[in-house]
Amino acid sequence: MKTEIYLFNSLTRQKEKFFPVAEGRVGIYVCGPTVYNHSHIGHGKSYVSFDAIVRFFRFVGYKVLYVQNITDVGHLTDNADQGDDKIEKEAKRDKINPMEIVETFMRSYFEDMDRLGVIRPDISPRATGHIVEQIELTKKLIKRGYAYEAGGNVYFNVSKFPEYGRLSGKRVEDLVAGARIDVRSDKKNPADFALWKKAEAGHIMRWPSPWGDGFPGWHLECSTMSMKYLGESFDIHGGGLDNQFPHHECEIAQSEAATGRPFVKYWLHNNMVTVNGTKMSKSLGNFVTLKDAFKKFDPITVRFFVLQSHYRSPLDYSDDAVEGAGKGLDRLKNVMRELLDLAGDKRGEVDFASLPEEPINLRRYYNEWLAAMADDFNTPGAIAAIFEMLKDINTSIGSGNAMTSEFAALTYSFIDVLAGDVLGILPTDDNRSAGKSIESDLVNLFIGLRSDARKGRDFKLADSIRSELQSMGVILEDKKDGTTTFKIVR
RNA sequence: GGCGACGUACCCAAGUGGUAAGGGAGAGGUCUGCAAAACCUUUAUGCGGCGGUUCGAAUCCGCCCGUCGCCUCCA
Repeated sequence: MKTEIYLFNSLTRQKEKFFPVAEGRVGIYVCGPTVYNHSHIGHGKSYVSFDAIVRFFRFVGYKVLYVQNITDVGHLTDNADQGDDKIEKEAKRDKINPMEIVETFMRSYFEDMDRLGVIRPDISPRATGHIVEQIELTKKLIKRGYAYEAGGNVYFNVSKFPEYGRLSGKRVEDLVAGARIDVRSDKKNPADFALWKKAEAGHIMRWPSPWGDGFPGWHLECSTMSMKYLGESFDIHGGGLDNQFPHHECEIAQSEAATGRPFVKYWLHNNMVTVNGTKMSKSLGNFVTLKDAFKKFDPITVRFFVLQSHYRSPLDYSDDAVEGAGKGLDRLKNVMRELLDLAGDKRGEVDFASLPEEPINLRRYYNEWLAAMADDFNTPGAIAAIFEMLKDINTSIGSGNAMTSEFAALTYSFIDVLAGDVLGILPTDDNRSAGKSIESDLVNLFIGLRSDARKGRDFKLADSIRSELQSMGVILEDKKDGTTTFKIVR
């Protein structure tokens, strides 16, 4: 029997119990980036959030198929009808092929996500690789009477789809009333949106179609690719709140009009990132790329910072806030190192069905963690449960009646699953196996020299060794039993 | 103008009817040659303001103030 998961469905604006379309499986599609620039901290929040959600579904036993697109064509800088393709704009400026821009920033994106500990999606389909399918979907919509061609453009006729506006809570009348005057006259209704766009002379990224050379409209790729890999009706569609309208609204219209079936069961939207209280924008100069952030902070610290707030809450990025998160995370790492020392060579197998309650009540902390995660992926709550446990563990270790190596090993593995495997906030293998390297032998050599100096009460020399090591990023810690351990920071 | 969120201590942030999680920072203490780490104590009679419903509200309702987002490309 699986854990019951509740999630906030944007479509109904309330928390709902999760029932998969197919027993034991979860199909999830998340809107990916348009690769024309380096990813910023907002992408970080979005994809870290969904990464944690996917990891949690897998943890409770679902077989997850996670699809996230790469948009490598089609978005315009201005509005739906004017302006340049963002990718082409960059390409023209640098006088290179648009696909070079795409490759450069797609690699940059995956590199940043890897560093954030984001597990790669199972499928990362690209829009340009699915032009044929997009044309097919457009043809189908025309055939079914939901779309019309006008001068090489194809538009979706919003008036044919009464449900339009349900997701975003908008009404077509309001949209039309408040809309800017549409300069183009070939639309039947200003709210209609493009499925296929005619390529003007000089437009580089173009494909032949029944309506002449052109390129797909903005929303079409997500409908096409999500249904291709997940089926016409699937479980979860995620994305940033800023995409709720018009993007997701249009996806629903296109998809349901084409298939006559419900498109997505649960819509999940993550909230936005602000920097020092205001939205990121290039004009304000407060645009923080992930690569910028990683210069100041460990990527896992950035991840931890993101997960310390709820995915549906806005997140305000500031150096102070991330720094504070990093110090908190150090506590977790310290405890893990202590447990590893106590565990020695032993490794614990975690049986979540029968967790011990003594000397540390692992069962209780697990239940708290699980309840938080199952309640709309409340990662801050889950982290709080882990930190309560840390205090408990520290007290136990410090009390003298040290826990057995078996229990330390079990506890280590236990935290490794909750914080490491699911939340992804523990450093991965390389950092944790300090092991027997020439580096650690050398540090131990200095520890020995310092120990001799201390025995001779030459504290000046002892402190000098310690501070020299510290300046190299090696922190020494004298234990009660007279031994000295070290940790390497940064 | 329309739609929608949010406002919890010095900072970050959970909590959606039963009497304020967690992290950072600060203060005092234990331990230590000194540090570091850790632990203990402490820091919101109050959750933007004013009313209302209730035995009881941060949590529900109304009004006001403030911030943010969407309505146009955006995670």
